[in-house]
Amino acid sequence: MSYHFNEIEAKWQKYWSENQTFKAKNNSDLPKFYVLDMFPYPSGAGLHVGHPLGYIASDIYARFKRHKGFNVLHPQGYDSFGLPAEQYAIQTGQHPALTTEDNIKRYRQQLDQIGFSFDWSREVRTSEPEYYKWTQWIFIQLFESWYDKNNDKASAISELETIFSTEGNANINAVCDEDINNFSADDWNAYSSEEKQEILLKYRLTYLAETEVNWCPELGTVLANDEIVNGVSERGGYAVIRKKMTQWSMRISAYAQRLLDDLETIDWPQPLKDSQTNWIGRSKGALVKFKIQDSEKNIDVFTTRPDTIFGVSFMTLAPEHELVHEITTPEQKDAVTNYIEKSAKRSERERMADVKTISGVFTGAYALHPLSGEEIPIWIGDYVLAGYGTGAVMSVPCGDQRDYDFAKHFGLPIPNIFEGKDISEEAYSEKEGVIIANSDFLTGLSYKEATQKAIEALEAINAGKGKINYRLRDAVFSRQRYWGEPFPVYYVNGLPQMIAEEHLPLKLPEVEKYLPTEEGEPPLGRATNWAWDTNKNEIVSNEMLNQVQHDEPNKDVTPSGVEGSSVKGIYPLELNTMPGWAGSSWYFFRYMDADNDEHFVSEEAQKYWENVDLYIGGSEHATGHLLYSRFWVKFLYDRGMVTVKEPFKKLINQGMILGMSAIIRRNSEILVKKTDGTSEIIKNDPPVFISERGVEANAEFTENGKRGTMNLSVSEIPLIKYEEEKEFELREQYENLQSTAFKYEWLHVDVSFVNPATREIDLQKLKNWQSEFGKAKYYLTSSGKMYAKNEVEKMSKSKYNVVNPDEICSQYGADTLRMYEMFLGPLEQAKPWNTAGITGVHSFLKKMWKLYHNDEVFVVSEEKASPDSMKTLHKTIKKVTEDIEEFSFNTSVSTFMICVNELTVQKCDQREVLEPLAILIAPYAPHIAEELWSKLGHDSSITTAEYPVFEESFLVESTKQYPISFNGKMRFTMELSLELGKNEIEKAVMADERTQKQLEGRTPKKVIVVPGKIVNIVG
RNA sequence: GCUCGGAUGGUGGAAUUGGUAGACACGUUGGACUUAAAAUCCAAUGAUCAGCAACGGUCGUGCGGGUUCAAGUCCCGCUCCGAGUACCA
Repeated sequence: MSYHFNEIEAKWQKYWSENQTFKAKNNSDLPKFYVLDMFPYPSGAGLHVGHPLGYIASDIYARFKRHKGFNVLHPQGYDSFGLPAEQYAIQTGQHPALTTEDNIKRYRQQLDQIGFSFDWSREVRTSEPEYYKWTQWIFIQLFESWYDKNNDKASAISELETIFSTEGNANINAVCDEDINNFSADDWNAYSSEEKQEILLKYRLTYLAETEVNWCPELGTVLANDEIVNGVSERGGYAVIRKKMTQWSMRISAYAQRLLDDLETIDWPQPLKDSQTNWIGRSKGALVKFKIQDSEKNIDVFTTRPDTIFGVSFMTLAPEHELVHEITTPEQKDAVTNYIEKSAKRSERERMADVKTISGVFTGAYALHPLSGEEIPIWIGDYVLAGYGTGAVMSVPCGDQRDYDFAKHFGLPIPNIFEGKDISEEAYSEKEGVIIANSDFLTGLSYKEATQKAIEALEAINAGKGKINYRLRDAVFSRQRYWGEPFPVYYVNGLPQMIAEEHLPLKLPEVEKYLPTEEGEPPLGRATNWAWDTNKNEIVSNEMLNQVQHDEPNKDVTPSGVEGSSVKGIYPLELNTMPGWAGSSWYFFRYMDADNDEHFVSEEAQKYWENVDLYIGGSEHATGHLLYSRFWVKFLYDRGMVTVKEPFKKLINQGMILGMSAIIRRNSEILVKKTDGTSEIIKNDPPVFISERGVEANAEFTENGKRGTMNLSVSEIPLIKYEEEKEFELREQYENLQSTAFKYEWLHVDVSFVNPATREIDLQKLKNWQSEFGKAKYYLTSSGKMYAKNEVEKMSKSKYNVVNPDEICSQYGADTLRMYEMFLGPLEQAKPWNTAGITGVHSFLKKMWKLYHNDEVFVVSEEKASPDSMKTLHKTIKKVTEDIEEFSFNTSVSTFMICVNELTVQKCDQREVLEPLAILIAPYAPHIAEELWSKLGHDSSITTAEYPVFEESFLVESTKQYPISFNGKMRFTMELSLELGKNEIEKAVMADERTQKQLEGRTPKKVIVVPGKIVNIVG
């Protein structure tokens, strides 16, 4: 009976599904274990071989834990809101929900065929109203909370109101907006309800605020940084300006320190912790207040070097700084306004890229040095970022290279305040080993002492204080998109009100197009039914908005607006939707209790499962999902909604599986410069494709394991040939042509057209493939061939390099795929996909199958196994168990191979060995293991079979092959009893004739004997 | 620039944490079976020198030093590659 993997795999997949083998119970006497994968975004391209890598690893672990007697929760779901479905909807008009549904079906089918042990009864989809109801609910909880710095936790906003009404805000120590004035209880009580709401909004953990965004007026939309090229929109080339827009934000900055501190409590890879640490970017320094001359106003700056305060020779503000207009003198007004306009036109990215150009302008105003009282000119410069610190710096040119460059450029003074340091060429920015000079009372002090003294001095005159600053900014939570969670928010007189919990979910409305409106509103602005009726508590038609008169609607609104709002009417709903990370920031709780429609997770279920014990996913989420999730969990913990402070106890990053893509060069534009100074762009239509070969004269390649070189003569360089011919042609056309410049671009083509060894393209297939390639002209090598460039990169539909697991499953089976993906190399490492070694893994499984069969018939003997076989088995148990616990799956696959090879040689057919072996391999190759298990006479699944226990006694050896080395070089081995002591070993070794031969009569200087390990003779 | 990670045969990768470098697999070569192919099995396979023979010699883990009886592994100084991040005051 040979190994019919297709039948076996289909049979057991059906069995698992029918028997709900992997359904987890929410109560059990067994200890719990929660294994989770980062849930996928169901893209149209389907699952490629890179996706399952992490899933296979976590599945092995989950199955291992079941054998070890744990109640395992191993769920899966879909992060189903997102941009690709929306883009597709814009192009085709198809509703994203339908596309998403189709994609999910395909994903599920692909996942099922790999044999994962997911508990599908707990599946979640972030785009389902039953799910996003709770995302909206959490949003409301954030809105209903503020951050109390005294207790260092989030608290209910109602508490804050109580405090305000009894003692004002004098004693409040909160993380909040900066522009809050002090008020007393009487003030508060006298405020109108609208004023109260405005104030409270500045304290809430999710709040509306003006945020600077990249706005494209022509397209009527906000653009992300990467959608802007050279200051214009990538699509259409329209101007992009930085603009302030009102957006929902999350006050994640309140949690900066806790997010940093608690990294120590979780078992995550160090690089990932490092990148979160850098992202949070804590820096210690001081806030210093500079008085503006002839003004009541101050400029606050943040500095990490208060010790250099006497080195300040000017100040620089970000162009967006709020005081700029106010302080600018009339003479400088034009220059300043000009500069601000110019810098507003530059995108943030452009500004960052262009670090070398120094620009700035003097405001005409002066500040007063808080300690010396000197006049300090105030400049603006775009090297100062509005978003970091206070958007203003005290410039110390001798100690900071940027300040130094700025000072040099504009001829500002560069006073030296460092003892014995040369600053004639560049700033001296080292902190250690400096002695401060020319600095009044700081002179002669070290960096450390001076820093402390300076802060004390500033605090004494109320001109500054020690401060810790974080790079982490509050997260913008609004997106001008359709396919996302609607905010449960309506507006009364411009102030946001929450829809009460019992009326959730607020379902996404239908729209006729998924584009922004002509007025520049987000797609939800197109919805005709998108107004909230507070009488009926339901969505009504927008038309109703105009029909209902609101008589002083703000008058009686309760501050929070959630419960008992007495203002009844029809109000507009929020038009933005939530970002992609909303739904993924809490989904791990939902799996614990996926069908609960009373709570986002029940208290019992959460207390039982706590949090995720093992989380596997890509490191690209280091500063996104993994940070936001931690933030939300901490918030939920503060408000008593969950009992854990962290979502994921242990995290493993699986490396990406890369694909080989083929790219070819084409020329579509030529810039023609003419002698009269004008120029013209010629469009090459159809474009011309130029073979890549010939750039290097000798190209190395590997073919069937053999290396070779390919020699190409210069005459074969098609690029030069093309340019020469084309230029000749153009000279005939243009009499006044001066020079030509060819613009090339690289295009991805289907990898299956390219011979991986020679990189030669099958030109006929290419031409038949897409109309563009059919119409194009080709410049081939002199041998008439077209070559592509190979590149190893991320698998993606647009690069035509996606390898689906489906073919592998049908050709070799899921068990082979699972083991092969593990065998490829260490889990964390990125590696290119290649199927070269897959036959090795497949024949291993066939070989293992044969161990249990004799001439096509299943045979196991009940006799006692040989000591050799028992030793092989127990060696394997030991190694595989250790490997799983260390997530070293590639080496455990090798161990299985060694084990089967040895047992085959031993002709082992005893149940005593073969039954435990089936359990050992079950996590890796569950289908074949189930089949063998049932043939071994078991009528239930192998899933919960007890994991074999390693027994040292089978491995005990009496002798060892000692390596005998001379001066550290191993010359031969000797079999010696392990019972021998040092001296006896030395005696035996010295007595051996081979030793004497090596020594050639010399007497060894020293003999090192490490019993059980090695003998080294030094001579 | 800064932070982190890496470099081992023709290839993917092992190496008990300082103790026989190259496990396991692919590929390649030779052989067996077969009319033939596929499949399967057996043997060889780091480079190099020598040779009738072998438990032969030399070199060998990116480069240069060092510590040690012993270094892929530890220390110092580089080179190259990859990832993240960046005018962060």
